[in-house]
Amino acid sequence: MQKAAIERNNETIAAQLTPVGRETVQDRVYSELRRALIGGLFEPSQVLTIRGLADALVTSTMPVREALGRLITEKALEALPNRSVRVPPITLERIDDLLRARSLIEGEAIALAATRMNPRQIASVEAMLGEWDEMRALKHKKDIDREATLNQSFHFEIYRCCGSAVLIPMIESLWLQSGPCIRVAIYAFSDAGEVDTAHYHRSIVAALARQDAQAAREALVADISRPFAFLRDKLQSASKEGLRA
Amino acid sequence: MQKAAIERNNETIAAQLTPVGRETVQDRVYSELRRALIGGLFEPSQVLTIRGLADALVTSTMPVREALGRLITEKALEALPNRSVRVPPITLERIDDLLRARSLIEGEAIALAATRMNPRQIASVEAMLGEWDEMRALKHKKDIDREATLNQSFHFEIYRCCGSAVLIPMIESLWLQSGPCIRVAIYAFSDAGEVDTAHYHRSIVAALARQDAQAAREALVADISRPFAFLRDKLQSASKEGLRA
DNA sequence: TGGTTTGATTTGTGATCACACTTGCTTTGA
DNA sequence: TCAAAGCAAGTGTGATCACAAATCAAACCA
Repeated sequence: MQKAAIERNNETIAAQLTPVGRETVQDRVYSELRRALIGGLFEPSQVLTIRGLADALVTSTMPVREALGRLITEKALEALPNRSVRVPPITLERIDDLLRARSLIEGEAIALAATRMNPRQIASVEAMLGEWDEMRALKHKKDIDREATLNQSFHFEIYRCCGSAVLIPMIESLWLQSGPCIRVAIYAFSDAGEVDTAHYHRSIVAALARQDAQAAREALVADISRPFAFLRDKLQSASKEGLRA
Repeated sequence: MQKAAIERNNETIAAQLTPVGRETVQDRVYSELRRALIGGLFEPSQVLTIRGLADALVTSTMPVREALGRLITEKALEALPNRSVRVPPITLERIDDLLRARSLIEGEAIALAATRMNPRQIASVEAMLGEWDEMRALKHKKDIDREATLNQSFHFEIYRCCGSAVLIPMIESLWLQSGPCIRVAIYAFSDAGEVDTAHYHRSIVAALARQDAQAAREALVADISRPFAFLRDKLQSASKEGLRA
Protein backbone atom coordinates (compact mmCIF):
# COMPACT_ATOMS: atom_id res chain seq x y z
CA MET A 1 0.00 0.00 0.00
CA GLN A 2 1.39 3.39 -0.93
CA LYS A 3 2.02 6.04 1.66
CA ALA A 4 -0.58 8.41 0.28
CA ALA A 5 -3.21 5.70 0.31
CA ILE A 6 -2.46 4.80 3.91
CA GLU A 7 -2.58 8.44 4.86
CA ARG A 8 -5.93 8.90 3.21
CA ASN A 9 -7.28 5.76 4.83
CA ASN A 10 -6.20 6.93 8.29
CA GLU A 11 -7.89 10.24 7.77
CA THR A 12 -11.11 8.54 6.81
CA ILE A 13 -11.02 6.49 9.97
CA ALA A 14 -10.11 9.48 12.09
CA ALA A 15 -13.14 11.33 10.82
CA GLN A 16 -15.46 8.63 12.08
CA LEU A 17 -13.88 7.85 15.44
CA THR A 18 -14.24 10.01 18.49
CA PRO A 19 -11.16 10.41 20.73
CA VAL A 20 -11.29 7.92 23.56
CA GLY A 21 -9.62 10.18 26.10
CA ARG A 22 -7.43 8.93 28.90
CA GLU A 23 -9.04 9.92 32.17
CA THR A 24 -7.35 8.35 35.18
CA VAL A 25 -9.21 6.70 38.01
CA GLN A 26 -8.04 9.49 40.26
CA ASP A 27 -9.64 12.04 37.98
CA ARG A 28 -12.93 10.21 38.03
CA VAL A 29 -12.88 9.95 41.80
CA TYR A 30 -12.05 13.63 42.06
CA SER A 31 -14.86 14.64 39.69
CA GLU A 32 -17.31 12.42 41.49
CA LEU A 33 -16.45 13.86 44.88
CA ARG A 34 -16.66 17.37 43.48
CA ARG A 35 -20.06 16.67 42.09
CA ALA A 36 -21.21 15.27 45.40
CA LEU A 37 -19.81 18.23 47.30
CA ILE A 38 -21.27 20.95 45.09
CA GLY A 39 -24.55 19.09 44.97
CA GLY A 40 -24.58 18.97 48.74
CA LEU A 41 -24.70 15.18 48.97
CA PHE A 42 -22.40 15.31 51.96
CA GLU A 43 -23.51 17.07 55.09
CA PRO A 44 -21.42 19.68 56.86
CA SER A 45 -19.24 18.12 59.58
CA GLN A 46 -19.55 14.69 58.02
CA VAL A 47 -16.37 12.65 58.33
CA LEU A 48 -15.06 10.84 55.27
CA THR A 49 -12.73 7.87 55.35
CA ILE A 50 -10.45 6.80 52.55
CA ARG A 51 -11.38 3.14 52.67
CA GLY A 52 -15.06 3.94 53.01
CA LEU A 53 -15.04 6.07 49.88
CA ALA A 54 -12.87 3.57 48.05
CA ASP A 55 -15.44 0.86 48.74
CA ALA A 56 -18.32 3.12 47.72
CA LEU A 57 -16.57 4.07 44.49
CA VAL A 58 -15.28 0.55 43.91
CA THR A 59 -11.60 1.36 43.59
CA SER A 60 -8.55 1.02 45.75
CA THR A 61 -7.52 3.57 48.34
CA MET A 62 -4.85 5.13 46.19
CA PRO A 63 -6.93 7.28 43.85
CA VAL A 64 -9.20 8.27 46.72
CA ARG A 65 -6.47 9.53 48.99
CA GLU A 66 -5.01 11.65 46.24
CA ALA A 67 -8.40 13.08 45.36
CA LEU A 68 -9.04 13.86 49.02
CA GLY A 69 -5.71 15.60 49.28
CA ARG A 70 -6.58 17.79 46.34
CA LEU A 71 -9.97 18.66 47.80
CA ILE A 72 -8.34 19.55 51.10
CA THR A 73 -5.98 22.02 49.49
CA GLU A 74 -8.87 23.86 47.86
CA LYS A 75 -10.65 23.99 51.22
CA ALA A 76 -13.52 21.86 49.98
CA LEU A 77 -12.65 19.46 52.77
CA GLU A 78 -10.91 19.94 56.05
CA ALA A 79 -8.06 17.93 57.60
CA LEU A 80 -8.56 17.37 61.29
CA PRO A 81 -5.59 17.06 63.64
CA ASN A 82 -6.57 13.38 63.91
CA ARG A 83 -5.65 13.10 60.28
CA SER A 84 -9.24 12.29 59.46
CA VAL A 85 -11.03 14.46 56.96
CA ARG A 86 -14.49 15.97 57.12
CA VAL A 87 -16.58 18.42 55.20
CA PRO A 88 -16.23 21.80 56.93
CA PRO A 89 -18.95 22.67 59.43
CA ILE A 90 -21.23 25.65 58.94
CA THR A 91 -20.66 28.68 61.09
CA LEU A 92 -22.08 32.17 60.87
CA GLU A 93 -18.68 33.67 60.17
CA ARG A 94 -18.02 31.19 57.42
CA ILE A 95 -21.31 31.97 55.73
CA ASP A 96 -20.61 35.68 55.69
CA ASP A 97 -17.06 35.05 54.60
CA LEU A 98 -18.10 32.85 51.70
CA LEU A 99 -20.79 35.25 50.55
CA ARG A 100 -18.39 38.17 50.58
CA ALA A 101 -15.80 36.28 48.58
CA ARG A 102 -18.34 35.01 46.10
CA SER A 103 -19.87 38.44 45.60
CA LEU A 104 -16.45 39.91 45.01
CA ILE A 105 -15.10 37.34 42.61
CA GLU A 106 -18.19 36.16 40.79
CA GLY A 107 -19.25 39.79 40.59
CA GLU A 108 -16.00 40.67 38.88
CA ALA A 109 -16.32 37.70 36.56
CA ILE A 110 -19.80 38.62 35.43
CA ALA A 111 -18.80 42.26 34.99
CA LEU A 112 -16.03 41.14 32.69
CA ALA A 113 -18.35 38.76 30.91
CA ALA A 114 -20.88 41.53 30.36
CA THR A 115 -18.40 43.44 28.25
CA ARG A 116 -17.25 40.40 26.31
CA MET A 117 -20.23 38.21 25.59
CA ASN A 118 -21.28 38.04 21.98
CA PRO A 119 -24.93 37.70 20.91
CA ARG A 120 -24.52 34.01 20.36
CA GLN A 121 -23.34 33.44 23.91
CA ILE A 122 -26.10 35.59 25.32
CA ALA A 123 -28.66 33.63 23.35
CA SER A 124 -27.20 30.46 24.81
CA VAL A 125 -27.75 31.48 28.42
CA GLU A 126 -31.11 32.94 27.53
CA ALA A 127 -32.08 29.53 26.26
CA MET A 128 -31.29 28.09 29.67
CA LEU A 129 -33.87 30.46 31.11
CA GLY A 130 -36.51 28.75 29.03
CA GLU A 131 -35.30 25.35 30.14
CA TRP A 132 -35.71 26.54 33.68
CA ASP A 133 -39.32 27.63 33.25
CA GLU A 134 -40.06 24.36 31.53
CA MET A 135 -38.74 22.38 34.44
CA ARG A 136 -40.56 24.54 36.95
CA ALA A 137 -43.79 23.97 35.10
CA LEU A 138 -43.98 20.23 35.57
CA LYS A 139 -42.77 20.16 39.14
CA HIS A 140 -41.17 16.81 39.53
CA LYS A 141 -40.06 15.64 42.93
CA LYS A 142 -36.48 15.39 41.67
CA ASP A 143 -36.65 19.13 41.15
CA ILE A 144 -34.00 19.94 43.70
CA ASP A 145 -31.15 18.05 42.09
CA ARG A 146 -32.17 19.17 38.65
CA GLU A 147 -32.53 22.76 39.79
CA ALA A 148 -29.10 22.75 41.38
CA THR A 149 -27.48 21.35 38.27
CA LEU A 150 -29.24 23.79 35.98
CA ASN A 151 -28.38 26.69 38.26
CA GLN A 152 -24.75 25.68 38.18
CA SER A 153 -24.72 25.41 34.39
CA PHE A 154 -26.35 28.81 34.08
CA HIS A 155 -23.77 30.55 36.24
CA PHE A 156 -20.73 28.87 34.79
CA GLU A 157 -21.89 29.36 31.24
CA ILE A 158 -21.67 33.08 32.01
CA TYR A 159 -18.44 32.95 33.99
CA ARG A 160 -16.71 31.10 31.20
CA CYS A 161 -17.19 34.18 29.05
CA CYS A 162 -15.14 36.37 31.39
CA GLY A 163 -12.00 35.09 29.69
CA SER A 164 -10.00 34.69 32.87
CA ALA A 165 -8.24 31.38 33.42
CA VAL A 166 -7.39 32.53 36.93
CA LEU A 167 -10.80 33.59 38.19
CA ILE A 168 -12.75 30.56 37.05
CA PRO A 169 -10.89 27.96 39.12
CA MET A 170 -11.33 30.23 42.11
CA ILE A 171 -15.05 30.38 41.53
CA GLU A 172 -15.14 26.62 41.28
CA SER A 173 -13.34 26.42 44.58
CA LEU A 174 -15.88 28.78 46.12
CA TRP A 175 -18.79 26.69 44.86
CA LEU A 176 -17.09 23.64 46.27
CA GLN A 177 -16.86 25.33 49.63
CA SER A 178 -20.36 26.69 49.71
CA GLY A 179 -22.02 23.61 48.22
CA PRO A 180 -22.68 21.80 51.47
CA CYS A 181 -24.03 25.00 53.05
CA ILE A 182 -26.23 25.96 50.16
CA ARG A 183 -27.90 22.59 49.94
CA VAL A 184 -29.24 23.04 53.45
CA ALA A 185 -30.78 26.34 52.38
CA ILE A 186 -32.18 24.96 49.15
CA TYR A 187 -34.11 22.29 50.99
CA ALA A 188 -35.59 24.89 53.27
CA PHE A 189 -36.42 27.03 50.27
CA SER A 190 -38.61 24.48 48.61
CA ASP A 191 -40.60 24.17 51.82
CA ALA A 192 -40.96 27.90 52.33
CA GLY A 193 -42.67 30.18 49.82
CA GLU A 194 -39.69 30.21 47.47
CA VAL A 195 -39.92 33.23 45.27
CA ASP A 196 -38.75 31.98 41.93
CA THR A 197 -35.06 32.27 41.31
CA ALA A 198 -35.93 32.47 37.62
CA HIS A 199 -36.78 36.11 38.20
CA TYR A 200 -33.26 36.83 39.37
CA HIS A 201 -31.77 34.94 36.47
CA ARG A 202 -33.90 36.88 34.05
CA SER A 203 -32.64 40.20 35.33
CA ILE A 204 -29.08 38.91 35.05
CA VAL A 205 -29.63 38.00 31.42
CA ALA A 206 -31.31 41.32 30.76
CA ALA A 207 -28.32 43.19 32.14
CA LEU A 208 -25.94 41.08 30.08
CA ALA A 209 -27.98 41.68 26.95
CA ARG A 210 -27.53 45.43 27.25
CA GLN A 211 -23.89 45.01 28.29
CA ASP A 212 -24.53 46.73 31.60
CA ALA A 213 -21.71 45.38 33.75
CA GLN A 214 -22.75 47.14 36.92
CA ALA A 215 -26.35 45.97 36.71
CA ALA A 216 -25.22 42.43 35.97
CA ARG A 217 -23.00 42.47 39.02
CA GLU A 218 -25.78 43.72 41.24
CA ALA A 219 -28.29 41.24 39.90
CA LEU A 220 -25.83 38.43 40.44
CA VAL A 221 -25.07 39.47 43.99
CA ALA A 222 -28.80 39.61 44.70
CA ASP A 223 -29.16 36.12 43.30
CA ILE A 224 -26.41 34.46 45.30
CA SER A 225 -27.18 36.40 48.45
CA ARG A 226 -30.61 34.84 48.88
CA PRO A 227 -29.69 31.33 50.00
CA PHE A 228 -26.94 32.70 52.21
CA ALA A 229 -29.30 35.17 53.88
CA PHE A 230 -31.84 32.41 54.33
CA LEU A 231 -29.27 30.10 55.85
CA ARG A 232 -28.04 32.88 58.07
CA ASP A 233 -31.47 33.48 59.55
CA LYS A 234 -32.02 29.78 59.99
CA LEU A 235 -28.76 29.40 61.83
CA GLN A 236 -29.35 32.41 64.04
CA SER A 237 -32.79 31.31 65.14
CA ALA A 238 -31.50 27.80 65.70
CA SER A 239 -28.72 29.00 67.96
CA LYS A 240 -31.14 31.28 69.77
CA GLU A 241 -33.64 28.60 70.70
CA GLY A 242 -30.96 26.47 72.27
CA LEU A 243 -27.34 25.73 71.48
CA ARG A 244 -26.27 22.14 71.18
CA ALA A 245 -22.92 20.56 70.41
CA MET B 1 1.21 9.07 92.94
CA GLN B 2 -2.17 10.74 93.31
CA LYS B 3 -4.14 11.90 90.35
CA ALA B 4 -3.93 15.58 91.26
CA ALA B 5 -0.17 15.35 91.63
CA ILE B 6 0.21 13.69 88.27
CA GLU B 7 -1.99 16.29 86.71
CA ARG B 8 0.03 19.12 88.19
CA ASN B 9 3.28 17.50 87.15
CA ASN B 10 2.07 17.16 83.58
CA GLU B 11 1.11 20.79 83.49
CA THR B 12 4.54 21.82 84.69
CA ILE B 13 6.16 19.79 81.97
CA ALA B 14 3.72 21.08 79.37
CA ALA B 15 4.65 24.64 80.20
CA GLN B 16 8.30 24.00 79.39
CA LEU B 17 7.94 21.84 76.31
CA THR B 18 7.03 23.15 72.92
CA PRO B 19 4.60 21.02 70.89
CA VAL B 20 6.52 18.78 68.54
CA GLY B 21 3.80 18.68 65.94
CA ARG B 22 3.18 15.78 63.64
CA GLU B 23 3.96 16.99 60.19
CA THR B 24 3.85 14.28 57.56
CA VAL B 25 6.49 13.82 54.92
CA GLN B 26 3.95 14.82 52.35
CA ASP B 27 3.38 18.11 54.16
CA ARG B 28 7.06 18.85 54.21
CA VAL B 29 7.38 18.09 50.53
CA TYR B 30 4.40 20.28 49.79
CA SER B 31 5.75 23.17 51.84
CA GLU B 32 9.15 22.85 50.27
CA LEU B 33 7.75 22.91 46.75
CA ARG B 34 5.55 25.86 47.64
CA ARG B 35 8.52 27.74 48.97
CA ALA B 36 10.48 26.97 45.84
CA LEU B 37 7.62 28.04 43.61
CA ILE B 38 6.84 31.31 45.37
CA GLY B 39 10.54 32.05 45.58
CA GLY B 40 10.84 31.48 41.86
CA LEU B 41 13.39 28.68 42.15
CA PHE B 42 11.71 26.89 39.29
CA GLU B 43 11.58 28.50 35.90
CA PRO B 44 8.40 28.86 33.88
CA SER B 45 7.90 25.90 31.50
CA GLN B 46 10.28 23.74 33.51
CA VAL B 47 9.19 20.11 33.62
CA LEU B 48 9.20 18.32 36.96
CA THR B 49 9.34 14.56 37.42
CA ILE B 50 8.16 12.66 40.45
CA ARG B 51 11.22 10.50 40.77
CA GLY B 52 13.55 13.42 40.16
CA LEU B 53 11.99 15.46 42.95
CA ALA B 54 11.85 12.42 45.23
CA ASP B 55 15.59 11.96 44.80
CA ALA B 56 16.27 15.65 45.34
CA LEU B 57 14.15 15.70 48.51
CA VAL B 58 15.41 12.31 49.65
CA THR B 59 12.06 10.57 50.02
CA SER B 60 10.08 8.04 48.09
CA THR B 61 7.81 8.92 45.23
CA MET B 62 4.62 8.67 47.26
CA PRO B 63 4.72 11.97 49.15
CA VAL B 64 5.94 13.79 46.05
CA ARG B 65 3.17 12.64 43.78
CA GLU B 66 0.53 13.67 46.30
CA ALA B 67 2.15 17.06 46.77
CA LEU B 68 2.33 17.55 43.01
CA GLY B 69 -1.34 16.65 42.68
CA ARG B 70 -2.23 19.29 45.24
CA LEU B 71 -0.14 21.93 43.51
CA ILE B 72 -1.77 21.10 40.20
CA THR B 73 -5.26 21.64 41.57
CA GLU B 74 -4.33 25.09 42.79
CA LYS B 75 -2.87 25.88 39.38
CA ALA B 76 0.62 26.33 40.75
CA LEU B 77 1.66 23.58 38.37
CA GLU B 78 0.21 22.34 35.15
CA ALA B 79 -0.57 18.79 34.02
CA LEU B 80 0.36 18.19 30.42
CA PRO B 81 -1.57 15.74 28.27
CA ASN B 82 1.55 13.52 28.42
CA ARG B 83 0.86 13.27 32.12
CA SER B 84 4.05 15.05 32.87
CA VAL B 85 3.89 18.19 34.98
CA ARG B 86 5.53 21.54 34.46
CA VAL B 87 5.46 25.01 35.92
CA PRO B 88 3.07 27.07 33.79
CA PRO B 89 4.71 29.16 31.06
CA ILE B 90 4.46 32.93 31.06
CA THR B 91 2.18 34.56 28.54
CA LEU B 92 1.00 38.12 28.22
CA GLU B 93 -2.61 37.16 28.88
CA ARG B 94 -1.65 35.24 31.98
CA ILE B 95 0.28 38.18 33.38
CA ASP B 96 -2.65 40.54 32.95
CA ASP B 97 -5.01 37.91 34.29
CA LEU B 98 -2.95 37.34 37.41
CA LEU B 99 -2.50 41.02 38.09
CA ARG B 100 -6.22 41.68 37.78
CA ALA B 101 -7.09 38.83 40.14
CA ARG B 102 -4.44 39.87 42.64
CA SER B 103 -5.52 43.50 42.60
CA LEU B 104 -9.11 42.47 43.15
CA ILE B 105 -8.60 39.99 45.94
CA GLU B 106 -5.58 41.36 47.73
CA GLY B 107 -7.13 44.80 47.40
CA GLU B 108 -10.27 43.59 49.13
CA ALA B 109 -8.22 41.86 51.81
CA ILE B 110 -6.22 44.96 52.64
CA ALA B 111 -9.34 47.13 52.63
CA LEU B 112 -10.85 44.79 55.20
CA ALA B 113 -7.63 44.75 57.17
CA ALA B 114 -7.54 48.55 57.21
CA THR B 115 -10.76 48.67 59.16
CA ARG B 116 -9.79 45.89 61.56
CA MET B 117 -6.14 46.28 62.43
CA ASN B 118 -5.40 47.32 65.97
CA PRO B 119 -2.47 49.58 66.90
CA ARG B 120 -0.42 46.58 67.96
CA GLN B 121 -0.78 44.94 64.57
CA ILE B 122 0.01 48.15 62.76
CA ALA B 123 3.12 48.59 64.85
CA SER B 124 4.12 45.07 63.91
CA VAL B 125 4.07 45.70 60.18
CA GLU B 126 5.64 49.10 60.69
CA ALA B 127 8.53 47.33 62.37
CA MET B 128 9.04 45.28 59.23
CA LEU B 129 9.54 48.52 57.36
CA GLY B 130 12.54 49.23 59.53
CA GLU B 131 13.88 45.74 58.95
CA TRP B 132 13.60 46.41 55.26
CA ASP B 133 15.63 49.62 55.38
CA GLU B 134 18.21 47.89 57.51
CA MET B 135 18.63 45.14 54.98
CA ARG B 136 18.76 47.57 52.09
CA ALA B 137 21.49 49.49 53.86
CA LEU B 138 24.07 46.73 53.92
CA LYS B 139 23.38 45.43 50.44
CA HIS B 140 24.36 41.81 50.56
CA LYS B 141 24.44 39.79 47.44
CA LYS B 142 21.82 37.47 48.90
CA ASP B 143 19.50 40.44 48.82
CA ILE B 144 17.10 38.98 46.34
CA ASP B 145 16.05 35.95 48.34
CA ARG B 146 15.92 37.92 51.53
CA GLU B 147 13.96 40.69 49.89
CA ALA B 148 11.44 38.28 48.47
CA THR B 149 10.94 36.58 51.82
CA LEU B 150 10.57 39.85 53.66
CA ASN B 151 8.18 41.18 51.04
CA GLN B 152 6.05 38.09 51.45
CA SER B 153 6.00 38.37 55.22
CA PHE B 154 5.02 42.02 54.99
CA HIS B 155 2.07 41.37 52.74
CA PHE B 156 0.74 38.33 54.55
CA GLU B 157 1.13 39.94 57.94
CA ILE B 158 -1.39 42.48 56.70
CA TYR B 159 -3.66 40.03 54.89
CA ARG B 160 -3.93 37.90 57.99
CA CYS B 161 -5.67 40.82 59.67
CA CYS B 162 -8.53 40.81 57.17
CA GLY B 163 -10.15 38.06 59.18
CA SER B 164 -11.24 36.03 56.18
CA ALA B 165 -10.43 32.33 56.17
CA VAL B 166 -11.65 32.18 52.58
CA LEU B 167 -9.66 35.01 51.02
CA ILE B 168 -6.27 34.14 52.46
CA PRO B 169 -5.91 30.70 50.85
CA MET B 170 -6.91 32.29 47.57
CA ILE B 171 -4.19 34.87 47.94
CA GLU B 172 -1.69 32.14 48.70
CA SER B 173 -2.77 30.38 45.54
CA LEU B 174 -2.28 33.59 43.57
CA TRP B 175 1.21 34.07 44.95
CA LEU B 176 1.97 30.49 44.06
CA GLN B 177 0.87 31.16 40.51
CA SER B 178 2.67 34.44 40.09
CA GLY B 179 5.85 33.37 41.90
CA PRO B 180 7.68 32.00 38.88
CA CYS B 181 6.72 35.07 36.82
CA ILE B 182 7.63 37.60 39.47
CA ARG B 183 11.05 36.19 40.04
CA VAL B 184 11.96 36.94 36.47
CA ALA B 185 10.95 40.54 37.02
CA ILE B 186 12.74 40.84 40.35
CA TYR B 187 16.03 39.83 38.80
CA ALA B 188 15.61 42.46 36.13
CA PHE B 189 14.69 45.02 38.80
CA SER B 190 17.91 44.74 40.69
CA ASP B 191 19.81 45.34 37.47
CA ALA B 192 17.70 48.32 36.44
CA GLY B 193 17.43 51.47 38.52
CA GLU B 194 15.00 49.87 40.96
CA VAL B 195 13.09 52.59 42.71
CA ASP B 196 12.86 51.32 46.22
CA THR B 197 9.82 49.24 46.98
CA ALA B 198 10.14 50.48 50.54
CA HIS B 199 8.48 53.70 49.42
CA TYR B 200 5.39 51.78 48.34
CA HIS B 201 5.33 49.81 51.53
CA ARG B 202 5.56 52.97 53.55
CA SER B 203 2.52 54.47 51.90
CA ILE B 204 0.64 51.24 52.52
CA VAL B 205 1.46 51.39 56.20
CA ALA B 206 0.55 55.08 56.34
CA ALA B 207 -2.87 54.35 54.86
CA LEU B 208 -3.42 51.50 57.29
CA ALA B 209 -2.42 53.69 60.22
CA ARG B 210 -5.17 56.19 59.43
CA GLN B 211 -7.61 53.36 58.64
CA ASP B 212 -8.04 54.63 55.11
CA ALA B 213 -9.21 51.51 53.30
CA GLN B 214 -9.39 53.06 49.87
CA ALA B 215 -5.92 54.55 50.05
CA ALA B 216 -4.54 51.27 51.31
CA ARG B 217 -6.09 49.44 48.41
CA GLU B 218 -4.66 51.89 45.90
CA ALA B 219 -1.21 51.83 47.45
CA LEU B 220 -1.23 48.05 47.41
CA VAL B 221 -2.31 47.87 43.78
CA ALA B 222 0.47 50.29 42.89
CA ASP B 223 2.94 48.09 44.74
CA ILE B 224 2.02 44.79 43.14
CA SER B 225 1.52 46.32 39.70
CA ARG B 226 5.16 47.30 39.33
CA PRO B 227 6.78 43.91 38.75
CA PHE B 228 3.91 42.88 36.51
CA ALA B 229 4.21 46.01 34.39
CA PHE B 230 7.95 45.51 34.20
CA LEU B 231 7.55 41.91 33.14
CA ARG B 232 4.94 42.91 30.63
CA ASP B 233 7.24 45.37 28.91
CA LYS B 234 10.07 42.89 28.95
CA LEU B 235 7.90 40.26 27.34
CA GLN B 236 6.53 42.58 24.72
CA SER B 237 9.91 43.85 23.61
CA ALA B 238 11.24 40.30 23.58
CA SER B 239 8.45 39.10 21.32
CA LYS B 240 8.91 42.15 19.12
CA GLU B 241 12.60 41.60 18.43
CA GLY B 242 11.96 38.08 17.26
CA LEU B 243 9.58 35.32 18.26
CA ARG B 244 11.04 31.96 19.12
CA ALA B 245 9.44 28.72 20.25
C1' DT C 1 -20.82 1.86 90.09
C1' DG C 2 -17.47 4.86 87.97
C1' DG C 3 -13.14 5.55 86.07
C1' DT C 4 -9.03 3.42 84.22
C1' DT C 5 -6.59 0.27 81.53
C1' DT C 6 -5.94 -2.98 78.00
C1' DG C 7 -6.75 -5.06 73.68
C1' DA C 8 -8.72 -5.30 69.01
C1' DT C 9 -10.19 -2.87 65.09
C1' DT C 10 -9.95 0.91 62.09
C1' DT C 11 -7.53 4.48 59.78
C1' DG C 12 -3.95 7.28 57.49
C1' DT C 13 0.88 7.18 55.74
C1' DG C 14 4.69 5.69 53.24
C1' DA C 15 7.27 2.10 50.59
C1' DT C 16 7.42 -1.07 46.99
C1' DC C 17 5.96 -3.46 43.02
C1' DA C 18 3.65 -4.32 38.50
C1' DC C 19 1.97 -2.39 34.48
C1' DA C 20 1.11 0.75 30.62
C1' DC C 21 2.43 4.60 28.14
C1' DT C 22 5.86 7.83 26.38
C1' DT C 23 10.20 9.04 24.41
C1' DG C 24 14.46 8.84 22.25
C1' DC C 25 17.72 6.09 19.94
C1' DT C 26 19.26 2.35 17.30
C1' DT C 27 18.69 -0.79 13.84
C1' DT C 28 16.82 -2.37 9.69
C1' DG C 29 15.24 -2.39 4.98
C1' DA C 30 14.24 -0.20 0.64
C1' DT D 1 20.68 8.01 2.53
C1' DC D 2 16.48 8.21 4.74
C1' DA D 3 12.34 6.81 6.84
C1' DA D 4 9.99 3.38 9.43
C1' DA D 5 10.06 -0.26 12.71
C1' DG D 6 11.80 -1.96 17.01
C1' DC D 7 14.02 -1.68 21.28
C1' DA D 8 15.26 0.24 25.75
C1' DA D 9 15.15 3.56 29.35
C1' DG D 10 12.22 6.47 31.89
C1' DT D 11 7.72 7.97 33.80
C1' DG D 12 3.05 8.12 35.87
C1' DT D 13 -0.67 5.23 37.84
C1' DG D 14 -2.73 2.04 40.72
C1' DA D 15 -2.58 -1.97 43.96
C1' DT D 16 -0.82 -4.02 47.96
C1' DC D 17 1.68 -4.36 52.13
C1' DA D 18 3.78 -2.81 56.60
C1' DC D 19 3.50 0.17 60.25
C1' DA D 20 2.07 3.63 63.57
C1' DA D 21 -1.52 6.24 65.51
C1' DA D 22 -6.27 6.72 66.78
C1' DT D 23 -10.67 4.92 68.25
C1' DC D 24 -13.77 2.10 70.48
C1' DA D 25 -15.18 -1.53 73.63
C1' DA D 26 -14.88 -4.82 76.93
C1' DA D 27 -12.69 -6.04 80.99
C1' DC D 28 -10.89 -4.69 85.15
C1' DC D 29 -10.03 -2.67 89.68
C1' DA D 30 -10.97 0.40 93.42
